[in-house]
Amino acid sequence: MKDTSGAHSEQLETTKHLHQIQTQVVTSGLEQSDYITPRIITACAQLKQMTYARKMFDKITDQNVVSWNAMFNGYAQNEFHRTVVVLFTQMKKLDVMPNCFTFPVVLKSCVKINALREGEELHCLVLKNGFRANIFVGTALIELYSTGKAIEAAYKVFGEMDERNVVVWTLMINGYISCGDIVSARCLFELAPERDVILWNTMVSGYIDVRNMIEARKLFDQMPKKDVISWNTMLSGYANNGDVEECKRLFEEMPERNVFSWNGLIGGYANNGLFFEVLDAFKRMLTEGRVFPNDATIVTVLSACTRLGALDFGKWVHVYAEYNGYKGNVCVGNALIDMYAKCGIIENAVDVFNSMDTKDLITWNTIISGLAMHGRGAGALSLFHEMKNAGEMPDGITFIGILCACTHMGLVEEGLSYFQSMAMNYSIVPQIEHYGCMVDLLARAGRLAEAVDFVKSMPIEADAVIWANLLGSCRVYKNVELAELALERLTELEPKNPTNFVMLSNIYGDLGRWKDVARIKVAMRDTGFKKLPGCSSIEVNEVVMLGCLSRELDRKSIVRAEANMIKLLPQNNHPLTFIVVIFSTFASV
DNA sequence: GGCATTAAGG
Repeated sequence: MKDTSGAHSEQLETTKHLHQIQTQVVTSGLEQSDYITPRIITACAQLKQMTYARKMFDKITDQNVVSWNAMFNGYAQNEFHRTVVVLFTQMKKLDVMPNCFTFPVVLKSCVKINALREGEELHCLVLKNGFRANIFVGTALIELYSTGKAIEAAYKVFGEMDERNVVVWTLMINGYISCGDIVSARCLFELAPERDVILWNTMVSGYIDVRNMIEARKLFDQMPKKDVISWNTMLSGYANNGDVEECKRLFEEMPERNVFSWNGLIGGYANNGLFFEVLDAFKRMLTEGRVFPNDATIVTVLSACTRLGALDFGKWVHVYAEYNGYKGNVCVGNALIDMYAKCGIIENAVDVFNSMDTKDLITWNTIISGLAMHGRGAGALSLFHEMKNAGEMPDGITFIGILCACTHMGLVEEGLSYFQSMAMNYSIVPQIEHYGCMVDLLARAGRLAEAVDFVKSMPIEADAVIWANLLGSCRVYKNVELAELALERLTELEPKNPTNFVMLSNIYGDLGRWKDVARIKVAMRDTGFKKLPGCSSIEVNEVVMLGCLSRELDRKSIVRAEANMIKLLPQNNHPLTFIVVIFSTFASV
């Protein structure tokens, strides 16, 4: 908070200075100066004052190419890439000749907005105006074609270049990597006349992308010189390929660590479900105090809190984040909304949502599904309309939240109509998840026969999740015939999952059909797989507890829960620390 | 000018 407002007043100060300079420029008659104007535009851009820059620019009667370039650069710096491309069209209309600085920046903006066609037009202009030999222009063209999946065109530009430096080689190799063609990438890598550390890192990262950790490691070990990015690339490579041990080892081994190293380790734990370790590593980071967390760290830690139900820790991170100026960060805000919603404090989630100045699609999706999950369907639906008024286009995930809201409120007809509007009004093709929501909507409202009809009419084959949910509703509404049908499908789809048998067995049990219960137990034994007790954790009085969703309590779970609690709160002497909460079978469903 | 981390769903 402090930092943000500090930066804000600083900016006001600078803007004031800019106005003073501007006044002087006007009074001294230098307004039309080819030398001064581009410099002022650049200054505005750095202050994120592009509207002001535009005003200045529009006042000039005869803009030269340098001023145009300053405008392109300014818009590009402030991420207004679409504007760059549009502005370039205007420049062409005015017959101003682009120079060698114009093409790279405009081409880069084309890359950013995926405007391959506009980029191709620029390529024609490059050839017409004789900038083909310029290495910066060539570089930008290679980038354009390799990100636009036109790798042959990129290679053509590469092949026709008079001189190629290591940057050009890197981009070309990276182009092959992003097309998934690691073999061609490697061939070029071997042919490159010069290999610096960035090129090596690119190649290592390419192997990691295709999950070839062996080859990545071989190259990593061969590198003549490693920088912190080389270590971080390898480290997060292991983390994302499930090898947490190796990731940890590299982390301890590396000569120098920055925030990416910590985020790699923390993210590695998070991706592999080791959420307690996420919190541990974060604490260690703060204790060591050499490297400060950034927004990515905060987001990952918050999502670990979410998964653990560690509300108090999450609250602490919230305070930490605000105190350190992450308040304006959209990702942090989104992670906070999700954390509060999933940890049961929907009011706090709503507060965070309302306090956010900038919201994105994920912000809306998170709060909508948060409200829906809390049974506040009406709130979810009204935010959906607010979202559209704010100009945010819903996507498939928005509709999952919406359909979930309808399900919780029993609004079957509304749900059906939202489902239809997806494709009709938003051109979103429903995915299996959406069909799943619809089956749920009907089934939970007790309209089981319609739910089954819906499954039969779906253009996609129903998956195990759909049948399992249907089976769940069959228990609620005591519909044995449909339950048997659902189990039949489920055993085809996932014959090894004992949970499904347990569900049907429970249904028989509810109806007192003990012979059938016994039959199912035998069938289940025949699969050879035993159902593990489901576990979840919840934080009570600053203690994260592990709850078992099963009446059977296995010793391993208790030991694991205790170990995790000690790790999480080593200084905690609270008597509740060692209590394991056992929910009865369906207490939390 | 080229290489690394983050948030949402049945």
